[in-house]
Amino acid sequence: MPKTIDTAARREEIAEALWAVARDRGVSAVSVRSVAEEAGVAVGSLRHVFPTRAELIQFSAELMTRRVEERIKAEASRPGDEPAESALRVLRHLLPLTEESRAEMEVNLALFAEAPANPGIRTVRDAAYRDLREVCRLVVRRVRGCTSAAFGDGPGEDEPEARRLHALLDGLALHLLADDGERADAEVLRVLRAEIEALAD
Amino acid sequence: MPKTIDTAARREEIAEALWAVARDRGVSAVSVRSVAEEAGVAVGSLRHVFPTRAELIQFSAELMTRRVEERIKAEASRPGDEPAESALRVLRHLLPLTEESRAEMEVNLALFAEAPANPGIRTVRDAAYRDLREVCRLVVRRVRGCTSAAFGDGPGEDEPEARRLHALLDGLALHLLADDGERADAEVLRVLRAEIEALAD
DNA sequence: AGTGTTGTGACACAGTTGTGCTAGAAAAGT
DNA sequence: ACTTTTCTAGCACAACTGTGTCACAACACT
Repeated sequence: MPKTIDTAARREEIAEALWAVARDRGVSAVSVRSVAEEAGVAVGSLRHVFPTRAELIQFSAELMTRRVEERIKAEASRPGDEPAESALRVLRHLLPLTEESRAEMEVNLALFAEAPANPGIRTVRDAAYRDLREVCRLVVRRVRGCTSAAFGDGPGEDEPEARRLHALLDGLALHLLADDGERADAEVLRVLRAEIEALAD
Repeated sequence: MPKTIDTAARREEIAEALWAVARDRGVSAVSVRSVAEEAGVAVGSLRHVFPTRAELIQFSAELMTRRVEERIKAEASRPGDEPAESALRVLRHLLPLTEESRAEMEVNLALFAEAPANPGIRTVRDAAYRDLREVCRLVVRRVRGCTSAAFGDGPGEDEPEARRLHALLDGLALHLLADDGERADAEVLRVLRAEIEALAD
């Protein structure tokens, strides 16, 4: 048997190269060639792992949401101190507050925007949407003391609050992209903190 | 003097063609040629009015925000009945609830996402951001009874509430793009109504 | 009717795009 | 050492991109 590379790892490297291209030169600059160059591989090698452009794009989008999800899950499963504080710590990870997560968010938005035209992206987006809503549900229940329906993951009676938190979160994230600077960061965090405190009644 | 066409009108027609292309085939399908064909004019004619692609894109973005702004202004200047009801009526116009405004929002988002790479779009986006924030400020003051600082348009003490309303609004709009259907529409409106009522204390 | 400006449409050109194809390099098995 | 399969790297092609150029049609004026 011949030489074998770690296909999964290679795919992730290339996906990260795609993010870099999208971040630095805009989504419209994402092409098989530009991504391959950024990743430091030949186009042929890239196409060995992603036979077609659509697969490349879709995988990159999937990986992005998966990374965010892992980050959230890791933070959420930490030993819970005060619920409100813990909630804020979790939700912070969904805001573009660092240079890295800012770039991430920009790519995320760009892919999101491309969804109407790309069915593959669309399913990724929809899954991410549902997952984030679920995170919001959990946070809402946790903050509200909430022994209610302890593990019914379905859309319980906290649904309006979850929807609201979800929307607020995405809205704040969006605004941090347009309105950068430390002042905006601080104000956004204040709004988020207030929302969580209001949730606890 | 030779034949003269209504340049302004022609530009708007072409911009609308751009929206249609972006909506139906995605932003990546927007090219001088595709837009010209959609508008039913020759590339040369298009380029007579938009010498370069960048100008075409930028104008289309500007026109979009201008249209929304006009719609809002028209609604806001209607004789004010109950403040809360009036506020809801105004803010509805910022949500993609109709097929038309949904397409509008999709294009808006796509252009928004392209901003990091395109300085021209960026200034349009920033202006739209500021304007919408101002609308939110006015709504907040109006709903809160609010004789306070009657015409200070600066960021008064209601700033956190305005920022929050603004974020919530954009978040809800974003979600309506991913989560269509009448149920989502109704729930989003409920969340918005609740926010306005909470604002009035 | 003539004239000069404005709008139109076509062509060309250099660059980029995605993808098909193929020849060779690399390495794990015998 | 040989074979076999994976991987790499490049070429080629047709389609598309933005833009420069230019001849011509259309029309408002004198």
